[in-house]
Order: sequence, then C-alpha cells, then structure tokens
Amino acid sequence: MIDPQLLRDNPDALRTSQSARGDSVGLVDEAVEADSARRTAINAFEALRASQNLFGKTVAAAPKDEKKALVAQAQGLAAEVKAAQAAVALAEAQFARIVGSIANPILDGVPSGGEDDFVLIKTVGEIPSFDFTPRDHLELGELIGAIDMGRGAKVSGTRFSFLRGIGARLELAIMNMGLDRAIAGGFIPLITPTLVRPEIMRGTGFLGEHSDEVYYLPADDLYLTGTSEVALAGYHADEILDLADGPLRYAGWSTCYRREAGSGGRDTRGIIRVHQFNKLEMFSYVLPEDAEAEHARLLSFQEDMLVSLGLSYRVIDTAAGDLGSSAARKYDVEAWVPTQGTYRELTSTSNCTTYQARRLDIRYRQESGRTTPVATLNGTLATTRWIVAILETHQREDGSILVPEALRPYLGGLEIIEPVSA
RNA sequence: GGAGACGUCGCAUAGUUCGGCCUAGUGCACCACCCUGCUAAGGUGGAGAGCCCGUAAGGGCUCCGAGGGUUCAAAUCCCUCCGUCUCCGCCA
Repeated sequence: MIDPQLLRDNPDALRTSQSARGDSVGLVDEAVEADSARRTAINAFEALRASQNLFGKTVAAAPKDEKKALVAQAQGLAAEVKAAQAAVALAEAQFARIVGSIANPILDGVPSGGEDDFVLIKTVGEIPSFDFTPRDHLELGELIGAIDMGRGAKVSGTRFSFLRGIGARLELAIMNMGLDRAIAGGFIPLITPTLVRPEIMRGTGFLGEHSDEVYYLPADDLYLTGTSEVALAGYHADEILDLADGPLRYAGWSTCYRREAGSGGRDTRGIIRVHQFNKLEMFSYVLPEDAEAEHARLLSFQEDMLVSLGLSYRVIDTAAGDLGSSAARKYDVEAWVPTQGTYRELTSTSNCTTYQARRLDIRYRQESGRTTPVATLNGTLATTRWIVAILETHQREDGSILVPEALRPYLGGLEIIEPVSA
C-alpha cells in the first residue's frame, strides 16, 4: 500500500508514477476523494459515539426508577450510531480498495514503458563462443543423465521434470553455494512454508493482476507460493522490528510453484519455465533510508554468484511497466544462453520500499518513538534455472561439462561431468 | 477427525460467576527525575497500538486472539473462525 500521506501532500508524484507504469492516473484522484469521504464519515461517527458513551454513563448512574425512561431515550441514538458506523465501514472499504490498487511509486531514474524499455546497466563477461555446434541444455541434460522431462510429464504433466543423478546434485550444489555465501553475508537461513493463508498471499501483492499464476487449494483455502518471498515477507507481518543493530536479512530456501498461465507456448522445451522449481531467495528488512544501498548489496551478491559460475551476463534496470505493483525498482540479472543467442533472466532483485511492509504492517520505532513502516527488498540467489546457463556455457564438444571451479567443492571435487552411456 | 480446556495493554497475572463503579487493576522488566556513598534498595512520575480533529497545546474514537451478533451499554452473554494445550482416533 502507498503512504496515504502522499495522497494529501504530493498526489502529482503518484500521477507521474502511474503514468510511467502505464497504470490509471485517474485512480489517484479517486483515491483523494475516497480519502476525504472516509474522514468525513469517521468524524460523523466519532461525534455520535462520544455522545453515546456519555449517555451510557448517565444511564448507569441513574436511580432505578429513572432508568427505563433514559434507556428509551438512548435507543434512537443507538440506531444513529449504528448507521454512522456502517457508513464508516463502507467508506473505509472503498478507500482501501482504491488506494490498494495504486502501485508503489517508482524511484528516480526508473525508465518509463514496458518490457522492452529497460535500461542496460552493464554487461559482464565474454559471450562464450564454440568451435562446434553447441547443444541446448535439455540435450546436454539428457546426455549426462541429469534431466528427464518425459517421466516428469508422465507423472505430473507438461512443464514438470525429474532432476536425476548429477542433475539433482547440481541443483543442490548451486543452492548450497548460494546458501554459504548468504550465511557469510549475514543472512539467516530459513526454510519456509510453501502453503500460505490468503491474507499473507494478498499482503505480499501476489493476488493482484497475476493471481491466475498462483496455485490455490480450495479445500483448505491455502495458496502455494511461487517464491519464498511470500513467506519471508509474511514472517514478520504485524510486528514492530528492532533494526537498531542493522537490517534483518534472511535467505529463504523453498520449492516454488507457478501455474505459468500466461505463458502458453513459450519456453516449452526443457527446464527454463516449469511449474515447480527450487529457489534460494534473499530478503531484507531495512530502514527506508537504507533501501537503495541494500538493493545494491543484493545485486552484488547475485553478480558474485554469476561471476563465480563463469557465466556471461548483463544487468538491466527494469522499466516501470514491467515492475510488480510492490516494486519501486527492479534489477534483473540475465545470463547468456548460447543456443538461444540471448540473455535470459536468472535473478531479479526488487526494492519494495515501504509498500509491502505497509500492507503487511511491519514497522520499526523511530527515535521519536513513532512507529513507521520498514522497507523490504528481495533478490534471487540461486534457482533451478541456472542449470540451463551452466550446462550450455561450460559444455564441450563431446557433450561433457566443465564444472566451474567455485562449484566443485559442492560436487565432491568433480571437475568434469561426463555423458552417461545410454 | 472426536472430546475438552484456554487466549487480557512487552512478560506474568486480576477481572468473565451475576453486562454498567474497567477510563482494564497488580507484579516484573523499561524510561526520566529524586534520594542514597557505593554489585543494591527506596521514592515520584511516565510508559501499548491504530485512527480522526488541531500549526500546536490538547481533545475524541477504536482495540481484551480475529470477525459477526444481542443490548441503551460487552473483556464479561451468543455464533463463526484462528491459535495453543490435554486425551482419544487416524497416519505415506
């Protein structure tokens, strides 16, 4: 949720942001109006309630024989109070609905526009070249006995796979490598629930425009999370945090579930886009003024991972229209995928400023004693998808894979992954 | 899944019998000041969250797990849900 104070102080900032995102600008005016309607209703109700409270004391103190008359008199007032209270509830709901649909105002420098309007921040590493025709990740994965799509489909359907043998080990290796670095960086490891309540799902903003991406279990009224960000953000919901000793940082390890409803026909081959995968996610709760520095920090952790794994990548500043509603800025780190001849997103890191925290009611105490929302940030540190870039980048002509040095300790020192005989 | 007990302002508790004197008491911890020669004790005051009006001082409203209901009036009575505990059942 946006800061309601912004509506009163600087609605133009919100209009500018909405416009850059390609979202409704008129929503801002509706919100301003709903805010004043809400406050009018509250004033009316509170005045009535105050006189009712006062009258109640009179009734309580009155001698027995006078009570009956007084009670009769109070009934009319009670009806008025009830009506006024209903009016407040209506006005509050209206306000919440409108304000809740205004996205987080973007930060300075975030480019306007849609998916293709990103700003390139940097490109790192040589694009790998081969003196043979490179195989794609699935072909390689099958050669080395790492990926089994056919049986995935048999058991669970399209976009499901088995990671087997070295494939399973590879995923655990990447995740563990990320986890070790996260721990060294002060992140607390957290294995999170992947089924969450509706209010948590809603609070993290995933039931908005992309709600059809989310698996839902009606029998239990629970949602399967598409990222541990959901549980990580919900972890401190409704709490007042102590950030005096610095930010609270977590590394959440979980399986992620996505319906991929809007992506029919795209990336149908291999494990680039699947319904279920594993991910290690960084999540930070910081003071609002430290959010941008923390964002840079999360990005640096991601880049270190990519560099260590010997991948070529670029970093982009995602355009406003391509941001989630909670994010005020998002950097994607995209690795070069040789057989696609393009960069594909491996990680993404978002600065949600105070937007997500306000919705989940996560605050800290200022020196003045006032409580105010913290800022939250998240960023991927490792996922199953990385296997794609690793296999393709480090493949050799015979189908074997040269294991990046940094990863070897997590594979028992393995240097080369050899094809398995069929 | 069945039966039962419980959920109070950081922690611990009183209050719920029988609705109004609860503006929720007390202890501990906490903060400020005072007193005191000293690992302390004592005294005084302060101190929860949110919202509304107000430049402010200040005033008002809401919150006793959550949400409804009954009532002039609900921590207290009723219903639903959530959570914790105990016993039974079931169990990849």
